[in-house]
Amino acid sequence: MLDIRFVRENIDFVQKKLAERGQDIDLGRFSRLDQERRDILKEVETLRGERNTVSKEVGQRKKQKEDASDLISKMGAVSARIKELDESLKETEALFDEFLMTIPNVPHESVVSGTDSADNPVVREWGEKPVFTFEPKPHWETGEFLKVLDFAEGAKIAGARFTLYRGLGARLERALINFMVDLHAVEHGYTEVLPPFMVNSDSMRGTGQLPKFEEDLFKIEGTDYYLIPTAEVPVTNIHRGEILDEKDLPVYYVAYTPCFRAEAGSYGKDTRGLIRQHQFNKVEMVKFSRPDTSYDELEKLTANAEEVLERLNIHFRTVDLCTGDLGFSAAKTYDIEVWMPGQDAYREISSCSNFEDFQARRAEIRFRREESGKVEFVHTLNGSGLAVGRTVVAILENYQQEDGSVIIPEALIPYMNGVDRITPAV
RNA sequence: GGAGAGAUGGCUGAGCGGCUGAAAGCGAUCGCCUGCUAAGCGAUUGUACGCCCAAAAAGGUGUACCGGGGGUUCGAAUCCCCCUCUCUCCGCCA
Repeated sequence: MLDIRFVRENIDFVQKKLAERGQDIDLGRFSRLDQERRDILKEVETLRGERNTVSKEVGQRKKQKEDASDLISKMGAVSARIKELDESLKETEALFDEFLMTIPNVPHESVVSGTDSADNPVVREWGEKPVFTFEPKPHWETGEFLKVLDFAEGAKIAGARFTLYRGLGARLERALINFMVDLHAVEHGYTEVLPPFMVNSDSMRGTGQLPKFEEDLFKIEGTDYYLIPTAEVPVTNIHRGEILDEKDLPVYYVAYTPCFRAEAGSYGKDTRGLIRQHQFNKVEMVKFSRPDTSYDELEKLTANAEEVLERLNIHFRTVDLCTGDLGFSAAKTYDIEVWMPGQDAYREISSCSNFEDFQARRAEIRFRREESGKVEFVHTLNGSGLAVGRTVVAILENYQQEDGSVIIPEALIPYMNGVDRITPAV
């Protein structure tokens, strides 16, 4: 959610910034509703003030055993009017809030203007594409060949976009989770948390999934519970409604969770393999930062995510999302795209964003300045570190051998109980 | 799932129709005192929004907020209804 006062005072600037995102949002509606709301507020508050004063006098008179019936009947009318105004205020505010909730964040000034992913500048590349003496296969072929991924069974058990991992495939997934969480928790100073995998609608609102993106979520029928689409939701909401101490900032969390996504509107896209699933595992990093350091924190966060691939020795590049490709709540995002030789393409494996105070304002996450005692919104950040299923894909494709076996990256061998290669099951 | 008890400021905890944005204590901050520490003394100590003033900060003023929502009343932290959460006991259960 944007700052109402900021939008009010910089309406042309905001309109222009949103246009760069490719969003055609009528901020005239904002101004009209804002004005209407303030007009009602002014009137109702004046009346309330009057009622408070007179009611006090009623109390005084009663105490003196004097008659107050003239005041009481007068205030009856005032109260009725207040009730009327309250109702229209509620309506206007509901419209206003609903509208505000649909306005995306303003991109940071460093974000380049562009229409889609083709315009994202590459800011870094690491490593090199592996050279194969044979035609590298996509992971759905190596995975099935090695009997570590079973798409048919996944479909039978649940449906399309679900996969059954078997044997060393299941172990590889689990090894990656532990490897990633350990790296961030032990070496990068993040506090490990294991949150609920379902959250209530207040939490979904706090991080911006609701009200706009309900169709992307799985909801538990007959309850207020939603399956989380990312650990960002439960973890960012840890501090919802809180005022943190400045000395505790920045706060770092790392969490492993499964993620559940309805993938509405992506039918026909990435139907093969593990790339786009209804359920996948992810290790997520979340930060709460002071506003003045949040962009440094974003750089560090992105570096922490990149380090996972560096340790696994897999080629990737990092792109800076342009205005047209930026997510709803983000002010700036780096995507890490890993090289997938079997698909001859780079695929997103991590997305690291600074939301500035956009989520903090919705979720009311603030901190108190030590110096002045003033309360301000924190900046929230998060990034995948990494998407686990896609990392399995990257290993299966980058480390495949001509005989169809797959070598386990050095750094993972301890997590695989010493297994250094997946060979075809006999 | 059943029965009961609760939810008040950073924390503990009073209040149970008007004098309560809220006692008291703790904590915190500032000042005094002090060889140092401790103790002591004094002051300050919520958030949001509107309006006034203003370049801004500060300030002034109004309104709202005592788990959430609704109701009764001239007036609600206080009375009534619904919901959520916490605790205790019983049942069930990995």
